[in-house]
Amino acid sequence: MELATKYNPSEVEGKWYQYWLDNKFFASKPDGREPYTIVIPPPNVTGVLHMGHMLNNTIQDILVRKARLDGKNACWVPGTDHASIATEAKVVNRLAEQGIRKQDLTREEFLKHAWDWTHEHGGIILKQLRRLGASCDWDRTSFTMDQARSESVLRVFCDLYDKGLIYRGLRMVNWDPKAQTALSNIEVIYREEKSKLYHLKYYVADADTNPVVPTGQEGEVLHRDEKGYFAVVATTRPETIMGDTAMCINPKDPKNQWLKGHKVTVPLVGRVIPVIEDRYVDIEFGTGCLKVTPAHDVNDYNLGKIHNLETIDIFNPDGTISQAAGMYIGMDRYDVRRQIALDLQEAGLMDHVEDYENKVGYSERNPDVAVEPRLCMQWYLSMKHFAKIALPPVLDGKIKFHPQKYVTTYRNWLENIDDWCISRQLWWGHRIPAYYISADKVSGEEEQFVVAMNAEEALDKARAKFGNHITASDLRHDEDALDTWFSSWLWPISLFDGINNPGNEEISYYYPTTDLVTGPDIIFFWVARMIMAGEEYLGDVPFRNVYFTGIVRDSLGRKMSKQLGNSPDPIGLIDKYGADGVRMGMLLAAPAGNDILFDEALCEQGRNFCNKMWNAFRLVNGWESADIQQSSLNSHAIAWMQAKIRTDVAEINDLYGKYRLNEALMAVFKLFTDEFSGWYLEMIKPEYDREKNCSKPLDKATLDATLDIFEQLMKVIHPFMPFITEELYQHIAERKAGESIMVSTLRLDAPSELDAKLIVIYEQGKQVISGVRAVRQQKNISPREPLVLEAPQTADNVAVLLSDTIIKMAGLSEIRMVDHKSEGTQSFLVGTDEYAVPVGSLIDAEAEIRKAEAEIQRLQGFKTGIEKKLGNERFVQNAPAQVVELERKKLSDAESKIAALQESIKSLKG
RNA sequence: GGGCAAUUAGCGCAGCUGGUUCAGAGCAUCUCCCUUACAAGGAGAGGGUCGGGGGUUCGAAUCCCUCAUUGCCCACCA
Repeated sequence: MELATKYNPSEVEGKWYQYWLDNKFFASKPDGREPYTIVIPPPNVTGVLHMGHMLNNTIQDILVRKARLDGKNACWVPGTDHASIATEAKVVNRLAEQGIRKQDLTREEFLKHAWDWTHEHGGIILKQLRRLGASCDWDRTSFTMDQARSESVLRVFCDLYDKGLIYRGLRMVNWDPKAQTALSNIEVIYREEKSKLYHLKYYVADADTNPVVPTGQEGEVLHRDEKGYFAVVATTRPETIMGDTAMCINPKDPKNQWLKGHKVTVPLVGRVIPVIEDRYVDIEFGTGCLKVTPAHDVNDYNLGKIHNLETIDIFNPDGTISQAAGMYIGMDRYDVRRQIALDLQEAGLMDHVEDYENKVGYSERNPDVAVEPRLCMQWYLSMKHFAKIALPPVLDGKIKFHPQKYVTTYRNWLENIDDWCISRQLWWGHRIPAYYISADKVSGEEEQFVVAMNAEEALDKARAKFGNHITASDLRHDEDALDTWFSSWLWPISLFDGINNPGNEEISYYYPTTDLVTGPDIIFFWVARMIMAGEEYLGDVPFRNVYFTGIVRDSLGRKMSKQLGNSPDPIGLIDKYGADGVRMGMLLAAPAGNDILFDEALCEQGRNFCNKMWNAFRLVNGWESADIQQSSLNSHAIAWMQAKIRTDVAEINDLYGKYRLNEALMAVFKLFTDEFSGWYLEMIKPEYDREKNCSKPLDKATLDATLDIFEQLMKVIHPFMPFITEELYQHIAERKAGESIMVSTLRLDAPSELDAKLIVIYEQGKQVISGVRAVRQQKNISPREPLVLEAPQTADNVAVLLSDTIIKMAGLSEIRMVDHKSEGTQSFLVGTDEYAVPVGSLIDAEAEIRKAEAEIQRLQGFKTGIEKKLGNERFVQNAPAQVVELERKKLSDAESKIAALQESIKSLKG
């Protein structure tokens, strides 16, 4: 069959992917083999593929395919995440476009829209992954909100509540005013921001009953103007003054001693508030006076609790000013900040304003929305217990992090962990299985509730607890949903139904999973919590290894973003370079643990490599075989190539073990391009028959061995580049239906000592060949012009061992063994042997002499260095004998090289 | 403010517990070649006093200290 001169991925990829699907090669069922399991970090259900996914999933696919070739039962479970905040926001936006407001819908109506959206966009990303070649077991595709996963979440909630690990509490939470929900601490991202520090005047309010008396302490600072004495308070948030219920000074602050015991007036607001004292206040900051707004700042809240202050909540949930503020009601918090600054200025209550840089918290999912601290009732998961069980497996190395540096990060976080706020004021998600009982049916101040899997069970529990007078209509299901991560943390368990159906065959077989591939940005959100859940529910780790990928950046190191337009479309790249090319491009730029600087040129390199394989196959495929004697050149070349493969594959396997996949790929690439294509194929390549205008036939043994080697190489490359390797695998030999490289096996012996020797010999031979080629280059001699090579008369000379190979590869007419090289030669060294190529009149004696002299000079310097070393008694005494011996050899080698060079100079001078 | 990591060729990196894999490959650059698998190719070449400064050692890219720069993570200073 005639093959095109260029590899065309688009003709190949879809065909083989379908073939793999049709033959169920991705499917896994528990059996007697060793399992190899990966669960996908579930992408957002309505997301689209970006470069981060490409990298992440390429790596997973490489690992899975490698495991399959190693004969393991490989199972890669795909799925998607409901991503409550992000998805709900998208649905709300879409409804807004249609003029529908969320608050006008019932929960059921809204959820219907959300499901519609999910069905419409859901799974696009999984389809895209198929283009990449991802060998997931698609029959297992799951969704964090499907039946089994949802049930798992509720079960776990109930269980943890029963264990006393889940509680309800009134706390200061991070509030997202746009999504109108609470967030956990780690969902807040702090950004450095240029802002203003407003210095406001708080006049002393009780000067008539309690005169201001300077204490006369050193450093005391009193502010006074025509309206009286005042304190200056620095704040970045003047709009919160309506919530001020105290002013606080440090009792040790000399500047503010005079304020002790006084009351001050909140500017504009007119409320009189006490001056309290607390060591929390930093004397050095601003004027040392702090306004206390217990409802809107965590620290102030704590001060409020200690000093028993009133709490005035001046914000509505959407970030506008509430009735309680008494002014600016209904305005947005940012508008108020601008307005109140003007109003304060006008009223003469602004001392001054300065530029200031501070950190402002933003919602991770709504990056343009500043988080507002807000006091409200939320559900929490007590984390001390989980930190305790999740720490040991990582510290003891039962779970390995790659790179290891993240162990420290992990430990620091767990050792200082906060309780996890798990409730979200959202509808899209798992509804909290708590049921409140009508206040008129139970006694007591506190709101009473039960936690149960469903309403029916809730009623039973409620009756058992509060009496049979409770009816179904007395129960009110909690309106809130759970944090998305509260389902993700169960993923490695819930995918195998290990929560609902503990000890089932699947969970017993696949758990613990083998590798997790994810970004370090979710080490706390997801990785740590999966370890917690795993330890809690299965008493074992959820995975053995965590491979943290870097962030995909552009070639200039910038993060990829829509604004910069530097984020390539992954599918477009696949169309352009082929999936294999893109996979290689991604991986080449991805050293473990570093960010990857993506450059389209790397995909080009990947595509070029595909083409290389393709054409190498075309070459071999074009050879006719004949029943002729195999030359020793060929049989030796085969032995060498096999030795090389054994050796390199051992190294590649070692790199896999260290998750240094980019280096493994590089080794694979060099093995094929340089060793196989560049050297081996050229060695055995049959001569061209000019008369018949085609290659002369190759002996059958060599052709068979070459095809066999080719097949081995395809298997080595397959995990990285699945499509082209399958295509060529199918070309190499007639395959039975249902046969595939994917499910083949590659078993190689460990490299032997003999292999190592063979490789050394061929390395020397290559150097001799390169030496001759360099002479041609320098002298501008055509590769077709036959040359003579003079080799030194030494016993184990490589020119003897590999004479026919060298003659062929270097285009020689003969190799002459000589005692002394003849005149008019250009020479080069391989090791300590000097080879010479007679170039007749082309020799430039002067240039040769200059070159030789320069080399002698270099060697002299090298020699002196070694002599000095060997002359140093302490070196000879302390250094290991081996090292000393080596230095001696280096010295003698240098000496003989110098001697050889001097001789050539002599002969050149004639 | 605390912690972690990095700094080696133009670029992105490798160099494991100090001594022949010690200064390395890849890409890029330069020169020559459309040779009969592949110009998406081949052959050859140039390029780094291993961030600065100290120290330990017979010997340091490698170990220690220090400074500098960069990146990341954590932290309630208005």
